[in-house]
Amino acid sequence: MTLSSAFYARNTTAVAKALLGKLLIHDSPHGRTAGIIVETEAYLQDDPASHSYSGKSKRNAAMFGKPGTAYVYTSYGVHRCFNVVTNKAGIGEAVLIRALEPVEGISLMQRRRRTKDVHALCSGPGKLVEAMGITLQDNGCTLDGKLRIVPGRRKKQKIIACKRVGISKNVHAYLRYIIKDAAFCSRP
DNA sequence: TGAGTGATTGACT
DNA sequence: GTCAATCACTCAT
Repeated sequence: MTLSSAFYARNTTAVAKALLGKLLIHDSPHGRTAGIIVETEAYLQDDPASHSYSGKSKRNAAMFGKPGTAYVYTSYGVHRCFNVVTNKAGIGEAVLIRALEPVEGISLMQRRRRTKDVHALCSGPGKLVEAMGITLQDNGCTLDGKLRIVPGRRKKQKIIACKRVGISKNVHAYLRYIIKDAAFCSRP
């Protein structure tokens, strides 16, 4: 079962924390890959570091779409990042999925990523997109089809909020969330 | 119409 | 630790 739209329609920081421990699944023609979300970041509409800060554009239009849809964008011309759109339609907010713990389809991930190092498969936003086989075609798709998020089986998890990384604006905001002791987070 | 910038990664020193 | 790769967007001519 997938998460309801009410799950995503809350404020973005709450969704960012709630997504930790959930299972991201992608059924591709090559097989299924899945991983537990261990690291997220919240991007708010009034946040200078967010793509939606300076209004809607062709690139970030999906961010303003319905909650529970995917926002995939190209970064640095080379990599892609995967976000989950949150809050109400028309509000440009989303949660960036930064890292996963691989649980299914690991051999397929290894082929896609061209490495056998399990820790290198999904320990970063660009990496997990490639490992999961997510493409720009998935931009704007709802997360209840081939690509979906389901409740995880992880029982206990300690969540840590910390400063975001890799950005130059509003770096002091504590909008990055990780599961404590997760071995798959994107930066030490 | 053109320069500047970035929610990154991987290869190299 | 440093740096290039390379695309979509923004901002300035």
